[in-house]
Amino acid sequence: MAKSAKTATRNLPRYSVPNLVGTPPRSVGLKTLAEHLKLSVATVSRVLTGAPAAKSIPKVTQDRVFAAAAEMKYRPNVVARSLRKQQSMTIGVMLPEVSEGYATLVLSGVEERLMEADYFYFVVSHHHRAEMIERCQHMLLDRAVEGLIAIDTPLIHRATVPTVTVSGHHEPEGVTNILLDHNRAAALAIDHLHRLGHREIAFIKGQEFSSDTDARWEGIRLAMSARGLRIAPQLVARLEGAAPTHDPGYAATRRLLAARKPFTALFAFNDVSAIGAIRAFREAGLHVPEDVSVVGFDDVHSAAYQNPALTTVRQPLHRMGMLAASQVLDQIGPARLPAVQQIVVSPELVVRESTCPPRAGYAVLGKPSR
Amino acid sequence: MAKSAKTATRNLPRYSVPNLVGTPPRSVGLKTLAEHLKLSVATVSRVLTGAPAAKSIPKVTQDRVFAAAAEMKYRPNVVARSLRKQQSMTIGVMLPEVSEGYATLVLSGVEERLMEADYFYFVVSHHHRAEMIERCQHMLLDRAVEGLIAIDTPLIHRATVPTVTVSGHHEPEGVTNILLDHNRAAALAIDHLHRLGHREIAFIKGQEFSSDTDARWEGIRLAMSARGLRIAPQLVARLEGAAPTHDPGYAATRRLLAARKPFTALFAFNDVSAIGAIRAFREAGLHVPEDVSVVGFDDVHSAAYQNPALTTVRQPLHRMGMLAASQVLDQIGPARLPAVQQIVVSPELVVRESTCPPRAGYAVLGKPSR
DNA sequence: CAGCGTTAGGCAAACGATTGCATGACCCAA
DNA sequence: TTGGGTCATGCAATCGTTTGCCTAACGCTG
Repeated sequence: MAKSAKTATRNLPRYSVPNLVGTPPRSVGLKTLAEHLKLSVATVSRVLTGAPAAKSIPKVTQDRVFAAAAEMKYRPNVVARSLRKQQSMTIGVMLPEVSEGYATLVLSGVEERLMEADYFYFVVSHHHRAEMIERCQHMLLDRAVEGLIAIDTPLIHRATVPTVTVSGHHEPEGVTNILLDHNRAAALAIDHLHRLGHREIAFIKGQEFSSDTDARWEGIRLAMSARGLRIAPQLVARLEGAAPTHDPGYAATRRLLAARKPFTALFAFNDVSAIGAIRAFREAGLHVPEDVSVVGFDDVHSAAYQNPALTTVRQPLHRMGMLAASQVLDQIGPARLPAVQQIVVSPELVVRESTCPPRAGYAVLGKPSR
Repeated sequence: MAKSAKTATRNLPRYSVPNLVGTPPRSVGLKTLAEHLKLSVATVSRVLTGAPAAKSIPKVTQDRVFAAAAEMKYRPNVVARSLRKQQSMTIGVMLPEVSEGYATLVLSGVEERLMEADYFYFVVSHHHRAEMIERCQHMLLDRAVEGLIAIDTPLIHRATVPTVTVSGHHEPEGVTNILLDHNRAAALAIDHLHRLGHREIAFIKGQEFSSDTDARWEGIRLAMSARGLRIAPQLVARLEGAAPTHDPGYAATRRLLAARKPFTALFAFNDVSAIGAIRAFREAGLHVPEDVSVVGFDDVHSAAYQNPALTTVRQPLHRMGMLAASQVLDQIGPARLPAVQQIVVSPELVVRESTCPPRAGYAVLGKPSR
């Protein structure tokens, strides 16, 4: 009893004042600094920020100012500065959720680039709920972000600040969209399977809310018909549910198997669902790639470490993040570059162990290929 | 000339320019609203914020104010508010890097909890560089964050705001530390292997910069000796390099194999390295779990979807993130609860497919077990 | 009717910076 | 001597809120 009470007091951070928990010590401001230097705050500010008017201030004075600032550990109050200059040095990032995989990889690119520019960012996740997207956008604007990056997030309204989307489709005009060349991506995958000899190919389509779904599907249709291949309706399953885990891919694959239409290869919507698919195949007693080949999408870190290592279409996610950040920065920077409409990046096929030629005369479910 | 000079001096954002991308329209402030209502800004502010002084303002007036605010789409300027109230409604999160896995899962918990409280957060990653940690801490404090959450980040100095660490060790006093019961975690894993019949167990230790490394190792030593098992120095490898990928685990395992000291099970530092290890085993022609059992740590989403599915010690990362956020919020909230020293959460063993009894008389490398 | 408590709301000072416009001193040319 | 130009610096407004203190009117009590 006494002990616990003691522990509690002991845990208080102890500033010199009795009960100051969490109260930051009054830090020196421009005012204090100016008084100490016997100069006006204006002058001090100009020197410290290197304002143009500082040119007329003699070097000796400048040095005094810098020295004092360093000595007194002056740190500018960014909130006050933001208010006055009307710029927050902050941008907002919207994404479906903070989780392993896609959005996170893009985010790491965004962060890298922003940090170089001394910009910070807020992250909000909307879990694919449309009304949340609206709300998030508002909240970020309320927070005075200077720009917005929306990752896999369908925007409805154009914001009042420069906005760039990563993998957005049908975006309001004026927003820059960074996207993958989905036609080429599909062509790479289909071509690979086709060359290996696959003809009956199954597909896992993305969730309807995912911005990439339609473009990718279109790419697949093009690629298939260009090679004279037909897409059998029974061989396409759609990811259901918003969970950012492997479950939807697993479930979709089970549906595919239940349809009992033979196929020798599967092209999944992303690596995460491909991994779910592989598990579903294993449980059905099928071997990847001997019985069925699997191609993923994205090339997340763990793809190379799957068993079998995943053949996949790599999306340069980190770079897309950097590009997105660069774009907003360019648009809000002093140059105020106008928004470009879109930036298309190229996919790359990474062949690993989950694909191989189909067994002669054999297709999934043990039925002879037609 | 004169004209351009003039334009330059008033380097105002130019609203009338044709291409309007990103120029925020002058939004209505308290001032405008007050004029429109023929009231003072003070009154309007009090009504809108529900300040105590608003009690003496008659309902009719209040309704008028609310109506006008809604109609004119008034949105308070949070920067100004922050400046005045000296609180930013923002907390700072420090982590090694934004990547798949550990930190991200914790982050998702943090975000969930913060969002409920209308707090936003800044994320900075320091890539394990000590001087970056210092710098990040400073930058966040400069940004007026009200609290700090440090994930797997060794803090050197105590900040002036409430701070909580997730998996921190030897933290400066006054910071709340949220950590796993590593002794129990190790006991769970070792006990599992021991019961299966394993005696020669190899280990992958964490990188030296990882806060969990020491505590976990201590737990392992305890658990091993409690069961009368010896840790052979040749059977412990350390993760090298900061890369948040599977490579270090892969490399460590190869070193283990190169040491040619037989073992029948491996306890890896985390799931990511366990996955790397499994790949190394496969390349060496060994099967998991028949030839060698593997236990991971963390239970990241993909653990259940590995092939074989990973037996692992689950760390409630999401919950730890929520706890961390709750703690800071409690400490900066109106109640100003004092910091508790630490919160210990419990691990859980998840048995899947990567472990099984050792083959009789057989250990890795084909040498007979001693 | 003096005095006081309540009600309804306004004034103006913060918060901590940035910046347009003065100002006063100095120098130099006309 | 006057006028104009550069130098070195200061004054004070501004960014959009919040909030301590003030006032003026009203109603009530003794």
